[in-house]
Amino acid sequence: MKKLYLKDIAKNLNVSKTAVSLVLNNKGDENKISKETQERIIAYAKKYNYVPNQLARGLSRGKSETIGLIIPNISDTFYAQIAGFVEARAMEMGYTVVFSSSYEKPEKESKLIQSMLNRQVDGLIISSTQKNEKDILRLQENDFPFVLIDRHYPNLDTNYVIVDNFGGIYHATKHLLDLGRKKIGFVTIKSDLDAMQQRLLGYIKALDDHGVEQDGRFVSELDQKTYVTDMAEMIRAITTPEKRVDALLFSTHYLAREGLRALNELNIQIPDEVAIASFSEMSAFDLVNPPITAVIQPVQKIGDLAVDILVDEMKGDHMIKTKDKRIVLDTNFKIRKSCGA
Amino acid sequence: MKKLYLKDIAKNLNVSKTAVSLVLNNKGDENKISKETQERIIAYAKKYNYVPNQLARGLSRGKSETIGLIIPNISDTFYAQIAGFVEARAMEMGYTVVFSSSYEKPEKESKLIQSMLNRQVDGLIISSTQKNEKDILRLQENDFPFVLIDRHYPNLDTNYVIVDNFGGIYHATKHLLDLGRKKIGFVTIKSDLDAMQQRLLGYIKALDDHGVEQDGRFVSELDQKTYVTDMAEMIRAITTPEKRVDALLFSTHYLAREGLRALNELNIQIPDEVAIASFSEMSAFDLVNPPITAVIQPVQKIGDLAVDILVDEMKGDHMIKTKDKRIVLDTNFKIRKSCGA
DNA sequence: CCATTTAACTAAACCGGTTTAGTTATTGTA
DNA sequence: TACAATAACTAAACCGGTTTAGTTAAATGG
Repeated sequence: MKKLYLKDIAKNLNVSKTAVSLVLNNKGDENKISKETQERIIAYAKKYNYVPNQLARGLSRGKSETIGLIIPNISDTFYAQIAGFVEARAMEMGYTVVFSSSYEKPEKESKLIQSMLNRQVDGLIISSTQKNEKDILRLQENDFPFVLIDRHYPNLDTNYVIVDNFGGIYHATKHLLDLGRKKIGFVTIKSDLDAMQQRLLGYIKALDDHGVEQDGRFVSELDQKTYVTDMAEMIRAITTPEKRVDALLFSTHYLAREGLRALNELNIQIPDEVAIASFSEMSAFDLVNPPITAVIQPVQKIGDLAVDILVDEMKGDHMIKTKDKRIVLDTNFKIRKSCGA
Repeated sequence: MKKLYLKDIAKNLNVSKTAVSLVLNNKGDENKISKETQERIIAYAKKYNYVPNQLARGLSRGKSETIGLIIPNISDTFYAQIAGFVEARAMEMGYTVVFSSSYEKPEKESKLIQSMLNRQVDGLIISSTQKNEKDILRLQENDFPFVLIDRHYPNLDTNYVIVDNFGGIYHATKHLLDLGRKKIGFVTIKSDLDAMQQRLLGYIKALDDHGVEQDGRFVSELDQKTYVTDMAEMIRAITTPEKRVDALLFSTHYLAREGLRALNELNIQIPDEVAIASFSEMSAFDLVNPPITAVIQPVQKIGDLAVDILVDEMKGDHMIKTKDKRIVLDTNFKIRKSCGA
């Protein structure tokens, strides 16, 4: 079964490649190809199941109908979910998705962007390490369509779809305060990511607004690489009788997971001794012991909107560029047993 | 900043496109391009950061350096993990990965295969719905490189990388029996997947080998679409005083998750009243209440091997095809509290 | 009835690379 | 000294589509 090419159809129907190409691209009418010829071509193509070579088409059209997705880590449930929605939406719109994980390494991210551009993707969706301003700027200077998700560059004017990190954590903190917790610790990852900064700020603002003084606050920043092992020690340190916290907020889901593990190992009762809550969740947070209260991110919306904005951008005349789209989505708050509500 | 093309380099250095192409593809020596010219070309390309258009290169070479990954669902942690390893390994080998989810629909899978072929992927890694024999056969007839993962077609001679489903569940069942459980229920999904059949068979064989009679067995097959809601009722039914099971084996991780949820809601003590274990796990199985004993699949090995075999296949001369590679990987067994060990 | 349109089509250039089949000048050999 | 071999290149075809700029014959218009 050998492959059927445009020229084969042309030859077999005694018409030109041009005619076949035009008709199969729905440009038959505007190019005055007779109804009859159009039908012959379409029938033949359907009968022998003709499908164009996308590389050839991409090369001559200057576009590949492909979008690139660069995320920190596809194995992380949060990004895996986003990837799922991005792919589904992209497919609806006729695009294929190529993806790669940057593993939080700016140089890797930089290489991936370059490599995807070589592959002629028509647009990019990036959840950046946020240490790659120059690549992002370059994309922008070249009017290359892209959308940042989950993480954005606060001082750059780009399209983005992020969540209200500040508001989400503010809500969670307030909730703990309202339940009477006075000494709330905040466990986060050492990171320059704006999202992480915002979460920290939201926590602080909530404490300030409720008049919680300096000694009611404990911020622990763990190292990305060693947090799993460091967690237990850190928790032990802030649960000593002197500076005992009565609640812990985790800035992200995997920290909450390890925190829970450590608390359980230390036999600290949740929520009686220490209440906990997490920003972002994992699929089993409702089944762990105890179920964890969490700020929930609208993953589907992030994925769908990113694609919608990008497609818009890719279709749009680059010269008459519509203004950047910046979207900050609200989070949800799911109350479970771990906060003692 | 306009893009630099091969012909620009040629023009600026007063050499032919041919020379530039050959040199940049490391074919300078064998084509007797002088050392000096080679150096000039390489220096220029590096200086102005030349990168070839992959569509053009792909079109003329007849290959795209891209591999397609088709899985049931990228949002599922098992497949997300595999995707991560596949992508990482593929990148090491110089390949880009495009992926799509089939959501267990054979027609969707069929379309995806076709669409990826149009995009000129050089090879495919497929976790099939296993209801698509004709597409798989077609790939095979055309000597198109592909590897099946996680699910294979038992009656087709293809490359595959799967796990020992039978052995894994046999081990788990035996473990429960050895702990003194006599009435072990098996909860699975209504499915023709060979993997699922093997798990059922492994369970039955283990019971047979240990002389457990008919009334010590309960197999419940839930519907893929409604298992979440059906789970509670089913569990209630098999925990009635008359046919009370003292252990439950779940054929896959999401069933175990829902099963645990249902058991907890019904206030059935695990493992005292009913011990449970799962085939395949999720990242929080060690944190749920109680932690779940599980058969663990070697996700990294699956991903790595699939890529290795595929790359081999893609490089290999199709005419001198090496024999199919069929790999059945051993599972691990992680004992936690839920089985009462 | 001749000049213009228009309908219906096509040849050839093009996209940006790779590759085949030469070409030219120099060196080696009989 | 003539002829083959070799070194160092290049022109042009090719990959499989899309698109521009025509061409031809019939229909319309003044």
